Amino acid sequence: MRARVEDDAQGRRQVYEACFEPCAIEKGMRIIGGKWTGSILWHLKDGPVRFNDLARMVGGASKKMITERLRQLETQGLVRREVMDTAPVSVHYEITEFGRSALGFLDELRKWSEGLPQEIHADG
Amino acid sequence: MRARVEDDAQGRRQVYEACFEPCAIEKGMRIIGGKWTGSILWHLKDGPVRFNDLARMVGGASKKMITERLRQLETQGLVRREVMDTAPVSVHYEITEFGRSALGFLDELRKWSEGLPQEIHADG
DNA sequence: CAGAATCCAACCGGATACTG
DNA sequence: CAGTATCCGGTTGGATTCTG
Repeated sequence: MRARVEDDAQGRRQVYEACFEPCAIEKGMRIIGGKWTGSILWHLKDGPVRFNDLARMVGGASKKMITERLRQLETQGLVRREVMDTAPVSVHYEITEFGRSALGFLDELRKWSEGLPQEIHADG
Repeated sequence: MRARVEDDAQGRRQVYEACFEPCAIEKGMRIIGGKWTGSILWHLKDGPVRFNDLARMVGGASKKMITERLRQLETQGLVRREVMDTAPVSVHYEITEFGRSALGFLDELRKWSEGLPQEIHADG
């Protein structure tokens, strides 16, 4: 993970990194860093949650967003979708073991975020 | 952090969370979860880096993006900008102590991301 | 070198309405 | 309940050009 430093044909110093293209940080962020994604996963940690409950828990995200992020998490194997055949239909979303493996750093993020001074905002 | 469950006036069950509005996870993500932000911060962990070097290290981000994210990180106090009066001018970006407090989480993310199977992609 | 400025297509995501 | 469908304005962010 150390930087690679070399000089080009014109003798100018060039600095490269061992993490080409989407570096690990960036790659990870693209998976759980998206809007609502981390939050959704986090709210599943205590057990299965129904769609509308989840929407309320996340709070602020539209149903459209919740659905899209859940579908993404599902195809990535972080979340499992289970349809109970009741009437009216009930759908449970459950975090998988794999999804659970992300809870560690999400908790780190939570702790860091909660310790933040008020004057820090997402925008500038 | 437990969910609050109550029934509304019509007797329908409502589930709320102790994390109203931008919950901690979401808030944190909006600060370091943005495109390139985490990556930039990460690449400053070993010491000050010059603008163009940083751009190369992050790799893939345009100068415009690097600049915008750096300005954001600067006003949030995660990064310090230092102009050396040399000719041509040289600008160093350095992570602050506060910025360093986020490295724990970023490192956890990195480890998680590196252990990811190939078939997991940011898109679906 | 370290940006600032401009342009603009693509995507994002909220609002709303509708469905089985 | 658990979504889907459609509309559409706002934001994003890459490409390009220019500057002290």
